[in-house]
Amino acid sequence: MSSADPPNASPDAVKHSRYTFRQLHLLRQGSTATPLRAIAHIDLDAFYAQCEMVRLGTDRDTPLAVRQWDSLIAVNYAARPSGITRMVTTAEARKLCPNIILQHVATFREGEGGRWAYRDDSFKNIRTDKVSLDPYRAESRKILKTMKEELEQWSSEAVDEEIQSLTLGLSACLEKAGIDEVYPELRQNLQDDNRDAELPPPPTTAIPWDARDSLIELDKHEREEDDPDWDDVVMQIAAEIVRSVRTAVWNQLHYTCSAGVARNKMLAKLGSACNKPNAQTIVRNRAVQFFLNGYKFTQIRMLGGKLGEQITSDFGTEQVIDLLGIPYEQLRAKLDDHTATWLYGVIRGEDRSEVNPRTQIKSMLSAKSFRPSINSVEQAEKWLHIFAADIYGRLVEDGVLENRRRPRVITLYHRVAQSRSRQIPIPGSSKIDEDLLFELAKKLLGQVVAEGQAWPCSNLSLSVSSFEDGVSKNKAIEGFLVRGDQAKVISQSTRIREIDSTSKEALPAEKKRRVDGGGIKRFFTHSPFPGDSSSALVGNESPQPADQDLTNVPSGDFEPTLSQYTCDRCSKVIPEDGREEHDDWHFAKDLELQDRQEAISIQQQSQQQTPPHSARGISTRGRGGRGRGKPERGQKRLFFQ
DNA sequence: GCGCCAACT
DNA sequence: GGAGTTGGCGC
Repeated sequence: MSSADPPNASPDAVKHSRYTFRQLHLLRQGSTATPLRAIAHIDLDAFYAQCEMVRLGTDRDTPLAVRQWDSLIAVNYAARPSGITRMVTTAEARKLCPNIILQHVATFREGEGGRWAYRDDSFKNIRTDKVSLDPYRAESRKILKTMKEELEQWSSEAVDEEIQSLTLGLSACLEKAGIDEVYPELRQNLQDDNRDAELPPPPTTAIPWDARDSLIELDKHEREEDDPDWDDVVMQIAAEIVRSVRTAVWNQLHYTCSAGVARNKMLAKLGSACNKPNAQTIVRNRAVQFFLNGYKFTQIRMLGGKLGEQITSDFGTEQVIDLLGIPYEQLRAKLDDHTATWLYGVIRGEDRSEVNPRTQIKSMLSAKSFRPSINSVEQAEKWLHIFAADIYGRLVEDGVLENRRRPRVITLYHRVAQSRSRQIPIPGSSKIDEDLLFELAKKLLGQVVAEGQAWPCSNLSLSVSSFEDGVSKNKAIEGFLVRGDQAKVISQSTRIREIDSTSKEALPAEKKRRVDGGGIKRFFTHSPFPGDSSSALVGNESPQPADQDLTNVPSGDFEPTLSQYTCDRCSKVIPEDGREEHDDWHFAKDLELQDRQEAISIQQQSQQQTPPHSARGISTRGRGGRGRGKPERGQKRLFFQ
């Protein structure tokens, strides 16, 4: 908490914010360019270790590490004071901490198909077992779901996510979370000529930071006593949202995580690592340079590898602060233009990279390294069976059975001296199953062997990639086409994702708000402003006219309730109050697919006489459409209940 | 299409 | 540091 009582509240009433209406407007649009943007990076603490703690029901202060053969791949925070790190062997770990739990990862075993299991003897079976990370993927999905649900309490915007570390795009979310409801002075309708006017100062002289947040100290020439500006307000709201997400993950699933909140991804990421475990760190804009000065630039994203090494040798330092003294021209003398420009900005806290709004996996790989190497096709094919089973299982989770998604390419990697890879298309007409994957892998192996020098092989892996979306049932397209007017508009747009988010604008305003008594509201007494949130700050520069029309998508009979339902199209469990937007998502997807299928069928008809939907699509073959938690991969059910 | 790099546990 | 994954970029 900064000191509460400001010297003189406001003798100087003409003071302005450093920010303009335009910049606030950019925030609303999710622009990466506005200094009012806030990004959070949420990172699970020693994730694999926590998964095992939850699964085994051990408590916070029982030392535990996750073992893979004779090494450790994750060490929980209770074990770290003993000096245990990931670089320690299991024997050393036991010596350092006799009571540590060393839990081996789950494995697949030769001859047991695609079923992984936790086994007491897996560490002795490096020759026949293959590591499975499925349990962690499953936990990861649960956590992501919890985070999303919590964020939906704050906003109707889509959540952007990564897998184990989660970057949340909060800019639009923040705005929706109430900034222009709590601060009506920002709701002024603007003409073109005053978008560059300064904002009024925020109606406060101290930000109500949560005492549990770690605030990075301000830059040298900044003072805590100075009045805050809108960027500080935005950060505080972001911090509050992040805290609620972290709390939800803890309450519902018992995972702790750490978070960084800052104006961009790079700073948020660095911030999230500052106070681990289980804490959040705020890097205010006025604290950025002080924050970065203490770092080696090799800790900044993209500089951890060869590029960082090269820069270190070019300039004889690893310190950000030393690099700050080097003029741009000298950076450019050693680095290519793009890199020099990026580096110059990044050490000054500038990073405009976007949060990628993506959740779907792009490839799946199953791999094994051999020590000792293997020397025959027979040996290799045993592993191909395991790889095929592993990948197939994951494809099922991803919705191949329901034709939700399917990969188009399969690749075999093979290493003797150097690594090589061979890939072939997965025939679009075929049903993907374990056998097909195995047969394709075998064919690829055949190619590799035919080229010679295939043995001794030290590494083999199989992956599928180039996923495409499919449909599960037919009903949707016609059903949704009743909304014919919108259909015309949408089908002309090529960017489905924009449709996805803008269509949500039509949701009722009540849903977007959650201003509880304790948070922002306690400080500012203006009452919320229900209703037309869409008109407030939207200027004249809307870039996608087609999208604007989508705000007319009818919102139908929206019923606020806390219950959930299972989408009959994709089997996802959706909170009831997210039904509308979920349906809209399918609607947009269907149109996209329809367009594509039309294109394909036209193409096909002109080439040969193949009926458009003959081969694949639409079938719900298999276990009567039960999407998840199928008994044959049922071990999952036993753990993590 | 393939190789390479970076990141993470 | 090794093993197992994922994603992105460049040619």
